[in-house]
Amino acid sequence: MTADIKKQLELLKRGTIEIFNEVELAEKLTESAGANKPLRIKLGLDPTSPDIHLGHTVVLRKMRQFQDLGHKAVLIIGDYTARIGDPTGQNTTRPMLTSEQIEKNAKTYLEQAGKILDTSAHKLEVRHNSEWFEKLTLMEMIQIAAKKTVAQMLQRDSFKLRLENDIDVYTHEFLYPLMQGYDSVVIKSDVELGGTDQTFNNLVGRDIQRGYGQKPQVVITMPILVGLDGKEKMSKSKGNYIGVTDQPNDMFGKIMSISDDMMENYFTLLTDFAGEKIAELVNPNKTHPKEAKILLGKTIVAQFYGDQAAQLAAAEFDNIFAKGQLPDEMPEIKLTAEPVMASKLLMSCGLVPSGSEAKRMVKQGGVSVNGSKISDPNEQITPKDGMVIQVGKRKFAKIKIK
RNA sequence: GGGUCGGUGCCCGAGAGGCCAAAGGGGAUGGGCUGUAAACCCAUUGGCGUAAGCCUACGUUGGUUCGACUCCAACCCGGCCCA
Repeated sequence: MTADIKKQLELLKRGTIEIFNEVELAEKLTESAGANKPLRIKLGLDPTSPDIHLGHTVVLRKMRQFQDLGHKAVLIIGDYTARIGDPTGQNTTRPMLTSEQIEKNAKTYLEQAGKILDTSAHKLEVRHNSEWFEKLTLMEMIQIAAKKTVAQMLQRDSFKLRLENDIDVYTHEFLYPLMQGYDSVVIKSDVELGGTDQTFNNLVGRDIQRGYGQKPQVVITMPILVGLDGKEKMSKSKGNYIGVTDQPNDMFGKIMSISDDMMENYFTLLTDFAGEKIAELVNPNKTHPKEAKILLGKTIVAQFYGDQAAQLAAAEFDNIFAKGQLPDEMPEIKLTAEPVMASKLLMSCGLVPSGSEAKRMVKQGGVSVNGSKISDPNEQITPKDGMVIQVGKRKFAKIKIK
């Protein structure tokens, strides 16, 4: 192995959980370099939700590294699979999507993924799996299914656990891994990326590829990013996520709210800092945790909005939360100068969802008007131009008389 | 198909005719402490109403009752056991 390949390998290993397997990856890299032929790096996207968050970017960033090393990203939009429903069978609320919705989601998804990936034509290929699955015959599907045994399928934890706990496993669920594996065959993937939750599916791809006489893909799994709550994986439905379209101030604020012990994880998975540097940053004896977190926030915001926006977001944060000042911008609410009850006022400003909630907030001392707390929800307030209403620490509204 | 158990607020879960907007926990939110970190402490956690109070809610639809989350019937959905 040449020194260059060694270096590449080291970079690519960073932040991964497992590589199946490293020797094959080194071979593929060497071959690719020798033949001057880019590797095809596969990533399957689930177009059931239009927004992507930092959790998705962990894998996308790994993909970007491959691109930067000259390889080709092949994104597969699972439009066919998405139409069937939820593969885990656990999420019963997930609605079946129409092809229009899927297409719309896929489009937004790609736009957002473009913030991480290199989208130039020779570095990125986007495919929809309906392209081949719509034409697939039952006989062909059976042949695919014949590549794996039931016992092999049952190795998958989520199947095994559900069987043990008498939770339904539907027959069609066996088809998903097979179909994903067939995707790899069609696009001739060299490497497939995915979260650890996809390990099984992606490994099935290796077997299916072998069954079709292809050299099996290398499977690289990335950690699942923990959400803001520090417990569960980052996901939209849990509300513990940072969206890539979140505004700089929000994004920064959310990062500041993560707990200290999550910083190392976020630094490793979401930034390019070297390992030693990160070790220094997360060591409270060397760096004040708050300073480290500010750096983390700035770095991440800068990835999406540039350095200047990141600086501004950090400054704004400092103003509001450290110095207790007002934000530069807040929603402006047009009202007439008629006196209204405080609870009604909060409603009109959109600061609370209901009158009862407004009363609660006032009683709990969470509401201030022009900086001074109010204590009576029934107090009459006459709106004035420029009057600032604050609820809790982060909800503001400014009144404009019409 | 038969038997059996169950479906309660954001989630889990207690309640078994009035004292139930429904214990307890989790989560969330507000306040305190801080670095909008964690931990911790206090409080709040259906809607409307200044208030007294009213309305809506315990799978669905009907019924019994002065009164039903609690009893009855049918139906829908789920678990388990048997076939």
